[in-house]
Amino acid sequence: MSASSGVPDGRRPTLADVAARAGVSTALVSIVMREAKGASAATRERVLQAARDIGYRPDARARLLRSQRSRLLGVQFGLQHPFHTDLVEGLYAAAEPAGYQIALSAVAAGRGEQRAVETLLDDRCEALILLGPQAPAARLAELAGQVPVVSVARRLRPSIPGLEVVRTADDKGARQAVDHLVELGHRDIAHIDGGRAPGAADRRRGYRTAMNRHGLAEHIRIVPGGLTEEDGADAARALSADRPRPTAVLAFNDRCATGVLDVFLRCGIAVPDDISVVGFDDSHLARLAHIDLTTVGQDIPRLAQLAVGRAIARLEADETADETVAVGEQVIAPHLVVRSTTAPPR
Amino acid sequence: MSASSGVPDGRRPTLADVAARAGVSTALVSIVMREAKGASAATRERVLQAARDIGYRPDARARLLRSQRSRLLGVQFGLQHPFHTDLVEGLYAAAEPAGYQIALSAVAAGRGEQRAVETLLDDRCEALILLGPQAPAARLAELAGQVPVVSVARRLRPSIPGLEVVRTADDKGARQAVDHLVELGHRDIAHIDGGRAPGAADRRRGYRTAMNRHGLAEHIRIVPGGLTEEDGADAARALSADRPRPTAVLAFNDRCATGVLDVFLRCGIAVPDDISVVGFDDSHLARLAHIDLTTVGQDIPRLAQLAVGRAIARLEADETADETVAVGEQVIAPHLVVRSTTAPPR
DNA sequence: TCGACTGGTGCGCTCCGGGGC
DNA sequence: TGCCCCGGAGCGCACCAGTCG
Repeated sequence: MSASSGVPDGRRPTLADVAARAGVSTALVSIVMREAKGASAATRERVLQAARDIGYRPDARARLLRSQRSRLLGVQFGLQHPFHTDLVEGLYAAAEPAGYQIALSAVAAGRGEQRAVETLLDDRCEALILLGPQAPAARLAELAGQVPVVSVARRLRPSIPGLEVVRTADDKGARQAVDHLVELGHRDIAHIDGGRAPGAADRRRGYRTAMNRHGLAEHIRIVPGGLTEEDGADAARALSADRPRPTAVLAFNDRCATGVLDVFLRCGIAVPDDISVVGFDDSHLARLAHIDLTTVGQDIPRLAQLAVGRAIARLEADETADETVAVGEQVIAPHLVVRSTTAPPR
Repeated sequence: MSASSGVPDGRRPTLADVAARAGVSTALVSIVMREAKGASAATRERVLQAARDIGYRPDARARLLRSQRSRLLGVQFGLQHPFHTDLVEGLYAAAEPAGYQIALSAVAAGRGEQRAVETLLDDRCEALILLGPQAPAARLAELAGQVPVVSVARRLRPSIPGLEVVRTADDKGARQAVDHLVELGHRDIAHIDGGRAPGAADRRRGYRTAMNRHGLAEHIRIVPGGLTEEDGADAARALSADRPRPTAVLAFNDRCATGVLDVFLRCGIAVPDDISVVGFDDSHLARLAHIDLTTVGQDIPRLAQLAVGRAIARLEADETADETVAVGEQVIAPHLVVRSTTAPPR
């Protein structure tokens, strides 16, 4: 058998095993393991040594079961979204120093948001951080009734109790993109939108507003898209057949923009000479030098930091029965990152 | 407060709450919730209704604490590795139908493998599935002494007890790549290696063997690389200054190859006209039409399926004290995927 | 009085032994 | 003899109320 250490049978060592070996009570071992006060330095060392000897590890589940707080933040994210994995990295960085743990639950092919959230809840996460959730607002409101929920990168009515929103000013981002393109001399600027994806409505609106403001109302052209490369590719195929063809395209996000680049490349439409392309997110993807996408950057570390901060604030507020911390919504400014997929029209 | 349902105070409903409401014992509710036999259809419905009424959800942690089995598979993966996220998708698909849960733990900036594994162990995972682990073999052996460990995509001595290996025949993959390039007419083929990364040694060896077999021993050129885009970029910069410049490059993996493509692009070295590039993995990245990388494909669904299968086999074997299931190593054949980054030299 | 330590209880659940029709 | 159902013990731990110098 693969029992390596300490306890006779294959069992995993427990507090009691350590206690027996150190010749103290389980309560004392608990004190030592939690680094609580109430043990002398000498005993502390003796207990620690005994724990090391038999390879003891506290059982996180039992620990959480007993202590009312779990200090666990459940995170739902899209496995294949570079923007999400970038965010997750930031969430870890923000949560662990604050003494909170992150429980990940991925949304992937064959594993929807419903299932992702359920496993998080079953694991007794104290709060949920949802990255770009697509569930109906009603469902999120229902969730928020059970546990504090932070929605990242999706706008929602801030009035929903228990629900915090951390997001980028998507409309402003779209406006920045349009401004940049207009400044380069473009007038015929199309937008490939994200449909019902989080942020899509605001980006669409920002695009419209900016176009109007530049007196380009008659050039407004919104092509149905989505958040994957495939969606971008479909839209690009439609666009490339259009006459007149736009001289610039603002895609819903970086993945979508990548799909657009692909199709143009294959059609012999040069970027940025024949057409300029702008993405959204500034995820790892956009930074790949081979793609080198001009894009609207979201401040990912900041979003992550705020998301964790809001979740924790919520929890500590619940603890003190103090509801005044309700902020509801944090909106972060985006910033345009100019790379090589935009240029003046010719 | 945000208590939405059922139980008076903010508490999360428990078995006892459901039992009280349905007028039965907690034991019976447990039976119903587990879908075990021992309850009449009528009571079952009544209990279920009560559970729905108060919004009851079983506490996974308490459940696992009590039942000796946790049916939890801990997965360590690299957040930013497309190959890993692809694998994770496959792991979910393989585990859930088999009645096992997946607990994810990411390796990211500021969060090393050690930490990733520790949280998995603390959560009482029954087995560990490590994607491309970089830890020393001794450390993995130690881990395998505590719990069944499956190493995916990293070769290890199969004789380590408790350790299963599921991997691609990396040497064969490298050979396929070289064969392809030679067939196209290349002779001066360089290899950007992965250093100490999982699989790197085998790919390097496969490359060497293939070159020798084709009588190209004097053209063997191994450039230090790594598994990120940055590593690839560094190597490409070195290569592009070399005289004579190779006419083809086999990169350690897709990410590395992407970095190579970037640098060549910026240097005005045309791919595949001036130089051919081959990646490894066939992750999402390689399939992006804009990258459209010729690459050595790993059979990701198969690897995932096998990893889960081996872990489970291990567990069920431990259960019956039957050690004959020890297989140790499963090696899967790779297959070349030809896309647009390879062509005859000119 | 205070620091060092312990016994006992219960977190939410599973499961065994047993009882009633 | 079934099938339904219940009481109660205990998983590994945290934490309270104590006891002892």
